[in-house]
Amino acid sequence: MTDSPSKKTRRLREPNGGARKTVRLEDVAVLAGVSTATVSRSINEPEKVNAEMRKRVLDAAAELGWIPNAAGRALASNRTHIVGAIIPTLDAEIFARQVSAMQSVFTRHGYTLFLGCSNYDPMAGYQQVRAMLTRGVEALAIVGEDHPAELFDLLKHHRVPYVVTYTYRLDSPHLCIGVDHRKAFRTMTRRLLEMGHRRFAAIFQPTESNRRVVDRIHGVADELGDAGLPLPPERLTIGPADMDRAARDFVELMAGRPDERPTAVVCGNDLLAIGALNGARDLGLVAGRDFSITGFDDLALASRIPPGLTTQWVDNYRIGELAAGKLMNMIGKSDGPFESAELVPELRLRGSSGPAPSP
Amino acid sequence: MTDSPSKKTRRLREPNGGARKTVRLEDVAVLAGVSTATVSRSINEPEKVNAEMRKRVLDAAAELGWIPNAAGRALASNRTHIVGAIIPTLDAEIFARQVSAMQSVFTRHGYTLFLGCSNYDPMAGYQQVRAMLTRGVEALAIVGEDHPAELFDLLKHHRVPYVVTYTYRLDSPHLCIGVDHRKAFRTMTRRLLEMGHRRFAAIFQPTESNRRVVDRIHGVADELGDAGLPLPPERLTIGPADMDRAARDFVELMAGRPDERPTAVVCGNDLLAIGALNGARDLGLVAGRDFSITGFDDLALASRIPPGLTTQWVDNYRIGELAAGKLMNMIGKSDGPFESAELVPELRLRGSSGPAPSP
DNA sequence: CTGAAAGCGCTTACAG
DNA sequence: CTGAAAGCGCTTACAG
Repeated sequence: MTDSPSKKTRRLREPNGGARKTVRLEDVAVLAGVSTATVSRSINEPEKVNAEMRKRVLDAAAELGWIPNAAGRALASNRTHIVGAIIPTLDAEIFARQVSAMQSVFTRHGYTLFLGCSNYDPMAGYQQVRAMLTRGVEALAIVGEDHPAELFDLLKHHRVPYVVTYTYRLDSPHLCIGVDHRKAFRTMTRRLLEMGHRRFAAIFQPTESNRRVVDRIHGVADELGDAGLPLPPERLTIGPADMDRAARDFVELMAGRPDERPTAVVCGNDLLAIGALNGARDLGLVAGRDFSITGFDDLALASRIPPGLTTQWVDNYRIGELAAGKLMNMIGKSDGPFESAELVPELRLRGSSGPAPSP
Repeated sequence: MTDSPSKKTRRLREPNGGARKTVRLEDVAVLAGVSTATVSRSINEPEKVNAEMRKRVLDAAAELGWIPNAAGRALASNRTHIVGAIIPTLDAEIFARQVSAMQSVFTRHGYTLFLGCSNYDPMAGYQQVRAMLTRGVEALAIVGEDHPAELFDLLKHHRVPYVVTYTYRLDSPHLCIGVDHRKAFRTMTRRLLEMGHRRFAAIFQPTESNRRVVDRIHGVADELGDAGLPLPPERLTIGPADMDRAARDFVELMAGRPDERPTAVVCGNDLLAIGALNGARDLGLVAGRDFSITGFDDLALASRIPPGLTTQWVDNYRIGELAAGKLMNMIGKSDGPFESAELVPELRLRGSSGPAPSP
């Protein structure tokens, strides 16, 4: 068995007790009595290596407790096996679920996830993308389209494949995996119209840097417009996505005479709807009887809060899986074609909505 | 201005239109007419470089759109500027908040976060740590102590500083930043005893690979024991952390005669308590009057659900900040001393708890 | 303050 | 199937 010492003598070989040095691939090669090329192949292309030799390598690696150095690998192979994801915030279970799903897909493929949060700040998102390019991400998932053009330019310039998640729009310039939010809110509004509602109000979260919210509002307005019912500005409140604020807005919206005030309140998400329900309780109004109210997301809570919140559920785990799967396919394949995928939310009718009260 | 071409001619310099190559530090050096060392210093140690020269470098970098390659940097400097965090799951807002906080601290220090989820599987956590060592994390935050000894051995062997978060125990072998869960549940139980409760029940989540839950249960049992009140096994239910299951368990626990059934129900967290409240509604029992119930976490919902849930709030954002700050201090400094930090949860008394019912 | 040059730990044509 | 050797893109003693 050849046991010629490696050419470069290193601190590793110091007499005894010298500062322990990191174990490198070369050390494994020496112990196994093979070349570094063979060690590398034993790990990355095992089928190309003689079985006995491979075993010797693996044993040596285990004995030395060798842990490969990803930076070395990345530099030599020009592959980092890193992919990035940028979400607005971790404090929303919808995005957390997408990330969970992506994690599990990426892990299965031997990829590691770099996570960035933009906190709904477009420039922060841009900085994150720069940082990720530095890290050499091979692909990127990013929530929504509300990002500076420079961000997408950067991605294209560096040939990093990416997908936009959560949002789906037919005329989007990006590969999208998500929901058509405008359509979703048209659907919900239509349902309420069919229940006989004619006086609508809406409680929404902030629209800045969040086209999804804009689309949702348009969905409501479009559907009402088609029915010849405008949504007057004073019946649409926009403010912090906060339960207490929603409760206050609800109380205010319901201030008028019973035969004039809204009978249907479309909320931008479940949190706002649940907040509004608290406001209703204070007024002594019963959801599903005195008025109807709807949300979006179907949080765990939505079905548990009496009388149950009518809302729409989006399979965000699936979005994450699809996005990650698509990215794995796109890496290395500049061809395509790769197609967007629309996920249709599931309408979940519960007690909070019902026929419009008589008059 | 010296403009000698770099020695290695590369595809970059191909006549025209050749496949565009990545811009490297060397390209910046050539354009700026300086050595690679100067480019490197202009970025990493700007104060050591003549201002005019630095400007030339920065301009050249901007003109070429150079994005540094982290793998090259890591390999040359033996510093990756990556730190890892391992949490059980992203689907819990407490961990998501810790991660958010760490992200922002790390970003501020020029570090990037690798996130791993163990899904409460100790071996998965171990694999994540191995992957992170491959990536060269310089430090690691990990939720809880419930991990295989090999995991911590690996960290020590590779001299990677780490902190355990969320949990704090005086006699823990690890640097901890978190809560003494046993003490927290003793406190809660004592409070209920002071309100006159004598018949207790408890609804908890699974204990496996989760010492925190074990500690919480012990906290209840210890405090009751000190008061001469055992917690009989049939009054302690353990099962999935699921609202419906908590509701069912609650109904079952309350099946006995009014003068025999529990008057105080301590739940392992808010989710279980809110589920149990749903069960109470079905039974026509009013929390705070007919019985008392408590949670843990103080989810956004806890204060909004009538009559308000008595619970304990933990500043998980602070835990993340402290953990990240500590890790930033530990990197490079093998000395110390570094101390654990205990965060005491804030007891939040709300309507769901009250004096024990008369008989 | 600046530069020439070695080297970080891997992978991968290339040759055998 | 295996090995010798060049090279990936940076940083950093070292010398001036």
